[in-house]
Amino acid sequence: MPETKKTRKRPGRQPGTTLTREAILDRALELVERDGVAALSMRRLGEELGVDATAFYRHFRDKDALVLAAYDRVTDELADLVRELDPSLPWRTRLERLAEAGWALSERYPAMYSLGWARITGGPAEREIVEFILGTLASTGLAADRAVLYYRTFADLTLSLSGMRATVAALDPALREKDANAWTNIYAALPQSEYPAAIAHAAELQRVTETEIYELAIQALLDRVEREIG
Amino acid sequence: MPETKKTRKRPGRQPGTTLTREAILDRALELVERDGVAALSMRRLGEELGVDATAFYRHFRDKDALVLAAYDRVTDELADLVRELDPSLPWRTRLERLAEAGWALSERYPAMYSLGWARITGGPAEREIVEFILGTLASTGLAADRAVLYYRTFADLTLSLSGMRATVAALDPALREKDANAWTNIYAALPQSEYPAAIAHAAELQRVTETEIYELAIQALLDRVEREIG
DNA sequence: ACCTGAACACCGTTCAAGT
DNA sequence: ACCTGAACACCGTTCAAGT
Repeated sequence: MPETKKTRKRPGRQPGTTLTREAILDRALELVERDGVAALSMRRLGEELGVDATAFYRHFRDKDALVLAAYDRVTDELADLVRELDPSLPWRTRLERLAEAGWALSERYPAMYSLGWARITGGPAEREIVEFILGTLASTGLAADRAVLYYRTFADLTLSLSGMRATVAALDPALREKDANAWTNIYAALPQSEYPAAIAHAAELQRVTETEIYELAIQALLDRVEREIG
Repeated sequence: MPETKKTRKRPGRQPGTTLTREAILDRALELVERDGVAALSMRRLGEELGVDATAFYRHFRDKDALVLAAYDRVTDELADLVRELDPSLPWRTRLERLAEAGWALSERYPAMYSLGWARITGGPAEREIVEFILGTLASTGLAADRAVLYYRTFADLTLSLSGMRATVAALDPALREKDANAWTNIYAALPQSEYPAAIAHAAELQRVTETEIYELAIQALLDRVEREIG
């Protein structure tokens, strides 16, 4: 029986496909911000780059390593700011600028930020930012234990508040709406007698912005540092 | 041809399986804290309760609704504390107690907390806590817009810092180790000339605890409220 | 050295079929 | 009214087979 010439399986490397780490990370970042966290799958990323989903395992140990590397790329932008900051600025101004830039970053890359903010990449960008904050606080004359405590509090505060914002922003549209409605429904259907404070402040509650909250928290912390320096 | 009596498919409700909302949530909470966030799948939960994975769709719209309901159950414990708090305590003490209890909750249910902290459930427990914080701040004589701003900042701060801790605690053991090693490697392999501040504070950095950080952030905010009250 | 594609062990969810 | 089980459209990851 003559072998009918069916289209044979031909696994193997195709010509013209040269994957680089940089190209993968660029596309991953673009994909996740465009189509959301759930869209960042190996198969979708493979379609995007014209390769099989399993090709990435030659460049990253697993998906987590890929995501962390992409997040580190985002953090690079913060490290750039740190490098360019005028060293003659007062310590408080320097930290305020950093906090502001971190917030802006979480607004520019909500999806990626929501995936990485609670993780430690150990990358060079991260190290530079640690050195900057610690160096700035130490320059005020703060004792080592206090400088370290304020550094960690500043870092955790900025990361977690930006992270919260990014996480909410990166939620599936359907879930975001669900949560938004929950707020509206709370203040619409509240029994007056049981929730007097919530009712009395309903109008003001609608006006508060996330940015105000972030700034207040940072200022409260920096005030405390300033008072301790004396 | 006589039909051989093979074991026939017999879909349908089995006797003795009566699923309740409460039983589902109890088991979901137990499962997720015991085996981790990744273990909370409809199929695993089905095995746990001796029912098919699809049975839950008669009780919850989708998995997100199930998770949110389980998270609301955790929040109930905070509402209990709020209800039992002595109303004659100073406003600052009341808020400190709440902050402390929220932190403890994120330690007791890290997995569930990590799934819910950034979400708004709109449940009764949540409403009670909102009313408590807002009422406490308003009782200090703060203007409505300031009371609301401080309420939101207090809520976001406690939620996001506890959420960060819970998220890290609920990370896959393999990832947690990876991140922990990242820290160690940073301070072990740092070139002395480029990272003087990090090197100088390496010993102190190992000593800071998450709880200290949380308390400092809360105190900084409450100090600011106190100064504004005058 | 690097990529393919089948395969494995999973997911959430829908829906007709049962009791 | 409520549950089952097949089915669908997905996942991350491994590994032998290709170039």
